[in-house]
Amino acid sequence: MHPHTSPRSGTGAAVTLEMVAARAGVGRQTVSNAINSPELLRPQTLERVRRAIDELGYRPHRAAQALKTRASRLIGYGIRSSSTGVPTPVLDQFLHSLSEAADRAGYRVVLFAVAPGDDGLTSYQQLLDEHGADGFVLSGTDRGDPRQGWLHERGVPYVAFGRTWSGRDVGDWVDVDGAAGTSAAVRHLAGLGHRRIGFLGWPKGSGVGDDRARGWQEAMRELGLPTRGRRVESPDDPERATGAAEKLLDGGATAVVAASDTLALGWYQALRRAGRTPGPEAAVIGFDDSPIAPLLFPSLSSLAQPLDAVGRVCMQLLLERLGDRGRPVRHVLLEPELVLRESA
Amino acid sequence: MHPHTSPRSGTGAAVTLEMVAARAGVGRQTVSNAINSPELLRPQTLERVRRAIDELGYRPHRAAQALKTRASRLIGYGIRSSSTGVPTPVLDQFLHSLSEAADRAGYRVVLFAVAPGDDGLTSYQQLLDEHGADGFVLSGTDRGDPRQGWLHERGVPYVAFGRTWSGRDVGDWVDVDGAAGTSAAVRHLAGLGHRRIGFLGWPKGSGVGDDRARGWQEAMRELGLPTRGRRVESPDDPERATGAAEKLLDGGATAVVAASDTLALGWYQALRRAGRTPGPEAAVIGFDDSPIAPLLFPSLSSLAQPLDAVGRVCMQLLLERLGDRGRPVRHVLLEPELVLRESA
DNA sequence: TTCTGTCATTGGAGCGTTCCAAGACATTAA
DNA sequence: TTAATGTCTTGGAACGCTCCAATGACAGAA
Repeated sequence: MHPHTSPRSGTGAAVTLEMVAARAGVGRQTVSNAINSPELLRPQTLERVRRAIDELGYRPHRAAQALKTRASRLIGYGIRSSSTGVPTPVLDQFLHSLSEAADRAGYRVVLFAVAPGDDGLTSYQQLLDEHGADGFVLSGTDRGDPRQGWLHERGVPYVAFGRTWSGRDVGDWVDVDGAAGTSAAVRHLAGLGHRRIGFLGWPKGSGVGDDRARGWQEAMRELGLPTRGRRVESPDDPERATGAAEKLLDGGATAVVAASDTLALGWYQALRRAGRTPGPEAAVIGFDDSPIAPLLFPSLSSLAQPLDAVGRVCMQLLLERLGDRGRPVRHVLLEPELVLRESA
Repeated sequence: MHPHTSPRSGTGAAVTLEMVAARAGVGRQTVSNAINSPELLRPQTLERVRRAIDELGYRPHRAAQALKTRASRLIGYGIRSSSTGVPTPVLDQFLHSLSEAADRAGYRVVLFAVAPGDDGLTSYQQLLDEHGADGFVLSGTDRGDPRQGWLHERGVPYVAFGRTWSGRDVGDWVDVDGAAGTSAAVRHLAGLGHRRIGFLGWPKGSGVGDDRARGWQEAMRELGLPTRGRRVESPDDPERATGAAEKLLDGGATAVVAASDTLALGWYQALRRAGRTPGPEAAVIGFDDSPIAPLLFPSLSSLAQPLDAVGRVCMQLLLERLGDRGRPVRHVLLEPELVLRESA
């Protein structure tokens, strides 16, 4: 920007508003305005102040801003204790786009460990009391998750990645349209000529799983294909999924849509035991496009969650809510993308 | 704690030191001391103040503390832009234990997006200028990574997950002892009776890869086993790894240690083409214990990085350094754990 | 020339905390 | 009784910022 001058040449010497003001020959407040309300300054003054800011490499002290404005410009994201269950493998990319979107708006994501006790609400309480976050992003929301209700009652801005499957639907959320994904998978398989398309799903009762099953069901119905006996269930474990997949195979299914890549592996194994291999004659489409999908032989077609977009939209909704707490609740459903590989 | 009284009964009414002081009938500073230097108070006063704190549910305002003490109690963790390569799949668990350890010490992890340009150093500069972090945790440090040197020059506390493979070794780091892992794998395979144990590695030149190769080499030598012609290379891609694995197979190898689970997949596929399957006659041990390992048929034995411990130790070293910037540099090597499954 | 209104700029005050130097009080020595 | 000593407690000041009300400059109208 200023090739002739090196901003922040010194070590970590703290530059303050006052120093910039002195350099530019203006008052303290004028510098503040140059940053926050530039339209208040005369163009000539603005230019002078901006140059001083650049030359000194000034950046507002976040704690001072936070203290005065009563806003930390920090977004809390609680990660559950590792002891309780497996960590979500998707977290990674989601966190990434989340914090990228936050950065663009001058916010940042702050992580905090959620204590297992008390449903972890005390961790949220604590961050709130400390004024350590202006809002929250939730993920992994289950049925009966108390967090939404709790935050809503207190008027705390938040956005959830994942629908509120249980009763009251308060608050903003962003989710992936699982039904749309499995529908698209069915249509793709039907387009390849398949008619006996099975569904390999999780046991009924989970919001996400039932949603994915519904998409298969609806698409089958629309295409006039029978669904009876074509839907089997298994926990998310390749061994047990193999048994379920064998039932589909015995029933004559030539293609399968699975609720997860792990379940899709059951189809792989069931075929292998029968001396066959996934492909045009025995297609399968998984869900989540996990890292294993491209590594399998043959590689697995799968429905990829648009995690980049989810993170971006989550942050967008949250920032909107921070700007206007009274605005109506918004829900956003994003479509997963069918990533085609050898298995279908 | 206080079953008879409900802390924070009200909504988000901000409780300050002054309010606690009034309630306890003491001066403002006394409450501050009760929290930061309890030994200064008379036990009786301390008790009274503590009760008031509990009753009001008081927590210090972090921004105010930060402003006064010139310490944000925030640890920066930069995530690289997604555009550059795949996100590291291990990040997840690492971040988890990192922020858990931070929480225990009253710190928190703040994420920031690292802009691709300028090697991302401007992102670190910015956070520093804003006083938005007291120190940093780095990961994914490559050869020639400028961050360590840059932070060191400025006297900024940091800890790297990953050795500084290149020249000057300034600053603390924690790493996983890849050589120890592959050595253990070799010894395990030798214990099973294998003599012709190959190594399926990455092309030479990467610090991590060469380290893992070295462990194999050394263990083979110690056991008096020949290594000539038993080491092949491939990029981290299952297709190409298959070709490399076939060379090992042609050379008569009965077991393989792979530098990654992805490479181990090459062995799976090479065997499959030969009508065989991994197991006692054709063992393989991967590295990283990625999510695919337990899902494969047969399941893959692998060396698991102790990411929980890595995160914990990283934070510990960083906190020590924050407490005493002059203390000598520390390096910690943690051993990976051999997770045995069907493939070995 | 004086007045009025508009616009650009300014210093005081305060956000909630901790540092510091000093105050209150009790205890013991002179 | 007074002074000296020590322990415990306290209010003023400051961290760096933004809000607010007020100031000064300056044009046009009276």
